[in-house]
Formats: sequence, C-alpha cells, structure tokens
Amino acid sequence: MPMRNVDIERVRALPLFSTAASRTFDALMTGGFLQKFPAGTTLLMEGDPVDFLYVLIEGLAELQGTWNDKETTLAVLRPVSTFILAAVVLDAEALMTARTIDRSDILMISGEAVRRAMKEDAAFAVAVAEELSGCYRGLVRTVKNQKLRGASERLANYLLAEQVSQGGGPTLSLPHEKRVLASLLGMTPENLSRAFANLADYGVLVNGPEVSILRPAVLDRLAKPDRLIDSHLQPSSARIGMAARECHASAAGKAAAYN
Amino acid sequence: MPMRNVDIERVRALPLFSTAASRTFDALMTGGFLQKFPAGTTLLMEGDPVDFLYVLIEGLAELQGTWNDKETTLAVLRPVSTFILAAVVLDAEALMTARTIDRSDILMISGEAVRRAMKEDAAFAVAVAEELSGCYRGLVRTVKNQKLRGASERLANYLLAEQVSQGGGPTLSLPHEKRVLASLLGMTPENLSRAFANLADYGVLVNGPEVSILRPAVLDRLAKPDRLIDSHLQPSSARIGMAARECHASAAGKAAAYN
DNA sequence: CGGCGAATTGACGGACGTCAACTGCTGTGG
DNA sequence: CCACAGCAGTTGACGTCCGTCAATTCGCCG
Repeated sequence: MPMRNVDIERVRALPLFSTAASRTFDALMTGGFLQKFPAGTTLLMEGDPVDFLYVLIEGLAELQGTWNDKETTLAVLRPVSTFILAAVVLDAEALMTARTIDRSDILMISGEAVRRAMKEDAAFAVAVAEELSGCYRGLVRTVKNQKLRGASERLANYLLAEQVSQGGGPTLSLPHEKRVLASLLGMTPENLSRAFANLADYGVLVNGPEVSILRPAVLDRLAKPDRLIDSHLQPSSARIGMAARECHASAAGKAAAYN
Repeated sequence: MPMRNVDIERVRALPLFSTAASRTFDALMTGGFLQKFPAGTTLLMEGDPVDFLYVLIEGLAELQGTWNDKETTLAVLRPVSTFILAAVVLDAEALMTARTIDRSDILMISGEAVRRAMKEDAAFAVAVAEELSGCYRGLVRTVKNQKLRGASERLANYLLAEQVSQGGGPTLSLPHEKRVLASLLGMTPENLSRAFANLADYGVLVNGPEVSILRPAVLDRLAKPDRLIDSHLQPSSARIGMAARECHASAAGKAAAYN
C-alpha cells in the first residue's frame, strides 16, 4: 500500500503526468493507492461505473469485451500503462472488463480527482488529450488490422512487432498463454495453432512459448507490415520530437496505454 | 467561403466548442474557412500530414483505411461532426483517408490553432479530451461489434440503430450506397445482399434503399442489441446530464464525431 | 439509345469455427 | 513418490460462413 519512491517516479515520468504541475501531480497521488493483485483477478467489470484511473506498475493485465456469451480480448497491457482513461474522463460505465493475467501491482487514482485536475491544470488536460489521441489511434490501427488482414497475416505481424519490442533477436517468447493471443488476434485457439503451422513455411519455428523467426525477410513479405497499421515502425522523422506515447499502442492491441 | 452566422452558431453549439471561452472560439474561427466539395472528393489521404481539424457542416463523408490494395470503411460521418481530431492533437500523419460521399460543406480549422487553444484554455482542452473519449469509446464498440458478432447480426443491429436515429418508424432509408454499408460492416457487397436475404425471415423487407422492419421484436431477438456495444441504447440514467457527445458514436462506426 | 456502375444471384472454393480425441504439463492429494 | 485430475495445446474431421468470380438485371446519365 505505501508507494515506493521508485514507483512514484516511474508514474511521474509517464507522458500523461510528466507535464503536469507539481501540485496537480501531488493532488492526484494523495488520493491514489497502490495495490497488489494475484493473477486472474477481475479489477473492473463491463458495465460497472468507473471510479478510478488505473496504472499498471508491474505485472500483466488484459482488457476484454463480452457479448452473447462470447468473449474477446481487446488489449494486453504491460507496465507502465494507464487504462480506463476515457471512461474516467466522461465519468461513464466501463465498456471492457479489466483482468490481471499475472500477479500485478496496480495504482488506482480517484477519477474525480482526475477530472478536477484537468479543469485546473491546462497542461494536464492537454496531456490527457494527447494520451487519448494515442489510444484512439491505436484502436484505429486495431480495426484496420482486423478488417483488412487475414488470420495468418495478423499473427505474422504480431510476431514481427513482438520481435522488435523484445530487442530484435531471432527468437522471442510469448508473454502470455496462446489462448489469450488467439483472442487478441480475433481467432480461436485451434485456429491459432494452424496459423502457426502455416508460418512454418515462412521460417517460423515454435517451441512452447518460444518462437524463432529464422527468415525475417520471408516472413516480412507475407506480413507486409505498414506504418499506418503497425505502430512499431514509425518513420524516423516522426519519432524525433513527436509524441512518444503514440508508439505505445500497437496494431495487435497490445498497448502501453489503453482506455 | 464566407461563413454564415447560422453555421457559426451550429459549430459553437457543438460539445467540442460550447464550453470554450469566447476569445478561444474566435481565435479558432478566424483561422478557419468553409469550403464546398462535390461528392467523391478526397479531403485527406492516409499517411498525409494533417494540417486542419475538419468539421462536416452539411453533406456526408467517409473515413477509410487501406492495406495491400484492400480498402475498408471505418466510419460514415453525418453533420455536424468533427473529424481527424486525434491526428491534429498529436500533429501526426493521418491513419485514414477522408472522402466526401455527397456534396458537402466542410469547415477547416487550423490544427496549429487548435493545439494553441488547448494550451491556453483549460476548458477547451477538457472539451477536446471529452470528445476524444467519446470517439475512443465509439471505436471500442466498433471493435466489439466486429469481433463478437456475425455478419447478419451486425446488419440487424445497424438497421435497429438506424431505425431509432430516423425517428423509430417501421421503415428507414439507407443514407448511402450499399457497397459503403457493406464495407462499414466488414463484408463484401455480395455478402451484404445475402445478409439482407437472411433477414427476410425476420421481417426485414428491402426495396432499393428503403428498408422496412415489419416485426421489430423478432429482429431484436436476433440482433441482441447491447448497451455496451450499441451506443443508441443508453440507460436513461446515463442520458441525463451525461456527456451527450458519447451518444454520437454508434457501434456500426457511423459517428457524429470520429477522429 | 447505349454504356456504365450498383445490386443481385448462383456456383465454387477457401478460411475459419466447432466438436472431439489425444498429448503433455502441472499441481494436488493419497 | 506416484496417481490422477485438470487444463493448455495440438490435431483431425466436418460444417458453415464468407470471399471470389461470373453472369444478369436494373437504374442513371450521358
């Protein structure tokens, strides 16, 4: 519950908070508290009123949507990311349920405090708008990814994105169960298996959670990654000085900030 | 080019602008200009830098995304709506191309001016954040709609939403070509025809652009509309006093404000 | 009147979901 | 320490949904 200074600094360094005035930031943090959750905990249910802005400090979490007894994963969150911002800003009910995937440390900030801070600190309000813009654009990418690409293409692009986010080495490890990945990519687990099997022809070797990309050029020719869908490849001109936060939201829905 | 007072007032009445200070609003409008475009005009291409915030005053417009020679419609816009806000806030390249569907009157406001106004007027910055939140939530609904529902279910829900937006009468008229609707709903024109044919069993009668819903209860049982996907059915408690702007963005992607 | 494009219909094939069986791992309890 | 239950993952068979291609009709505009 008592928050370590290291964590406070990590939060303060987030684009969302870094431009806020000190008193704004303090006001937000005094109403906030840090909490540890075990894996598989539901933090917030679809349809619930939203009282807090969440910040994932450590661990892994998931946002999912439901309809007619079907369920789909809309995003997998990594530290450090905020989520449920949009609902907080509008003081509206949640459209997605939030669940921890791994044991997680999560900072909860009063939604009321966030709305008050926006009205009093224009710099913070601008930061919120920028954060939301990045989230919005992340979702636009997600929709394009879903509607324009086939299942194996989505998987191929996910793997290429994950590869660069894990340092660019030839082998990467899936950060969570394949069933979650399947749901994130919009297919069934069975179909994900088959999609992996398809990619064997393109030099993708799977061993449990370890995936090796043996012939990147070949896989790339299949995946056809695009900077207007896959946020991990921004033109270098845009990286410099441009809002870094936008790079957080990837095409596959894995985002550093998803609301 | 000279903007009528009627139009200025319509813009000022938008949630995005209604809370802004007078000088903020004036500053935004002096840099802006109104322009008429014929049907089928491309206003902005995917990948282009975005210099203006657009406001559709009259007519009909479309946002679309492309990849690998495939194209999909992400939203169909009606007056009065703003679009491309997120790209303006981040001063980023457009992720979608914007096209007029019908002859349209469009107000263009300097993006630079918008960003300046946000920094100087906290109330305006808050309004931008609220607008973006509504847009974000509209897209979340779109993704859930896409990933969780089948083609005929999407069509059924679109028809029910369109019905209420056209006054609730038993017959409605499609606002644009069926090929656009097909693309919006994530299917081919051929498949849309078949989906309409399926719905005949549920009391849907099609006659060119005129669609009649003869047995709403039956269609509703198929569509299973949900307030967490279909924005047109908000609980009455949420309608009162809550951000009206969120109601602009419908599940099908038809939005009054899409950025 | 002729031509173009939108819409519909049919036939076909491929992609994806569903169901079921089987494997392998893990954690639990006897 | 082992037996077993439970779950993730894989594989196969099958059916359905949906995209593709082609032909036809219709309405609109030149």
